[in-house]
Amino acid sequence: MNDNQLPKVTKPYHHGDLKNALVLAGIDLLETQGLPGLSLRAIAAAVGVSHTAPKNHFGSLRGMLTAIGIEGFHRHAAFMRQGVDAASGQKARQQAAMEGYVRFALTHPHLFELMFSPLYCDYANTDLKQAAKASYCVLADISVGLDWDKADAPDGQRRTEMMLWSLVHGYAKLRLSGQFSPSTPAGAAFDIAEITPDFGYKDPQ
Amino acid sequence: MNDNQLPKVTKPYHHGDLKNALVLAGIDLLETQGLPGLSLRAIAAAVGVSHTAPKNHFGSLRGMLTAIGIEGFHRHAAFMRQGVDAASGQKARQQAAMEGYVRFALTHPHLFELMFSPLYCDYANTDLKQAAKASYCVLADISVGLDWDKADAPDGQRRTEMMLWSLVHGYAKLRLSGQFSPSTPAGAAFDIAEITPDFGYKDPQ
DNA sequence: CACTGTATATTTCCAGTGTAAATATAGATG
DNA sequence: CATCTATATTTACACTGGAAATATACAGTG
Repeated sequence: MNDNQLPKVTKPYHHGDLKNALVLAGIDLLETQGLPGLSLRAIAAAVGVSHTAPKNHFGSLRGMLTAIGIEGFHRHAAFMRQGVDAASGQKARQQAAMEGYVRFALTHPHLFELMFSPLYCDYANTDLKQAAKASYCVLADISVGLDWDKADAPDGQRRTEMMLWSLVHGYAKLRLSGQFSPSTPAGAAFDIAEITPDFGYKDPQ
Repeated sequence: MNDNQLPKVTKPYHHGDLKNALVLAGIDLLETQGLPGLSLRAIAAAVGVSHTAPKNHFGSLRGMLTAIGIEGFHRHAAFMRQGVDAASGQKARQQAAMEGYVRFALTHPHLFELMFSPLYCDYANTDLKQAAKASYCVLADISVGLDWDKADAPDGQRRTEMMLWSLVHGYAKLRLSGQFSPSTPAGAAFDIAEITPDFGYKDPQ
């Protein structure tokens, strides 16, 4: 988006790095036009190549969208991680992760929708699975030591992670689909913390 | 799907009740073919009318899908309500509602996906809002009296409802998008109760 | 019954989509 | 240089949702 303008240092292939350019253009289109405006032809046109060029790199529309979803997960994880790293203390880190999760969703609604829709993304894709797991791991990390009634089960740690993920994901999705609007003043800023139980920690730090 | 075969008692209009027939055919197609196979032309063909017939009743594809979503919410609410009515005691009723929510989603994944996707359903539609609210009310009902640390806030009741809804909805969505598969043995039956905190009740019954 | 109005449904056409197959291009390799 | 191969284009096709004009048949009125 910023280099290979005038210098034209190297142009290894016909375009250079079409694969990345297509993904970036796709995300750009997604953020501006929304999902309905995201077509292979529109993405190709934005980069300035023929409408069948994406197929060489992604195989199909689904492959292209999956690649966009992967990039989305990378950004999602990075965004959360950034907030977590800036916080100190278990409680603050937990809150930062959860708030980051929701804030990313609300800031990039279309990308978030694409990332979590099996209709667009191919969850059998290895890279996507790995990228999604990286996002999950941020939540998993901050859930270590969280204390509640199900934490002592044999699979307590997994339950804790799934509980937090479900809570935060459901909240984000329901807000995005406008389901909370009627019961909320009017698109008012409502924080995930306001509906998160105040869990204790087994080993307070 | 079952009557007006031989008797042909009355045929008030050209078709009789095309609007309902289209919705039912749409749901049928949705369950069998999934969302990608759900086109206006396919629905119309299933009923045996021209491909522009749906437009007279729903205006557009979005209108048609919204109507399907409304029917979905009706069934969703009825399914949950059925489980709640069969249970006795606050705890059992809570569990029945939440389990019903998830079970409906897992049993009708495509319909559930459509119901909660702003891409397909028009959430400005009055009937849809009302139908969605009916589903929400089932959760709201069973959340009355639930005791936790945020229940004493001025908007405690609303927080409780949103918390439960987020938890159950997120769990359903994440399961549907296959996100839990890697951390779960293998599509194993995992119950929402296993990640639901054991809340108390203010006024145990 | 005949006449008219109106809701319902069809026909025809169009711009747009994803995809497949054949072809062209240009860097890499010998 | 010649050849190979990854990259990109051209062309064609089946399919989609939607617009507009037309046909159909019921409802209401004389």
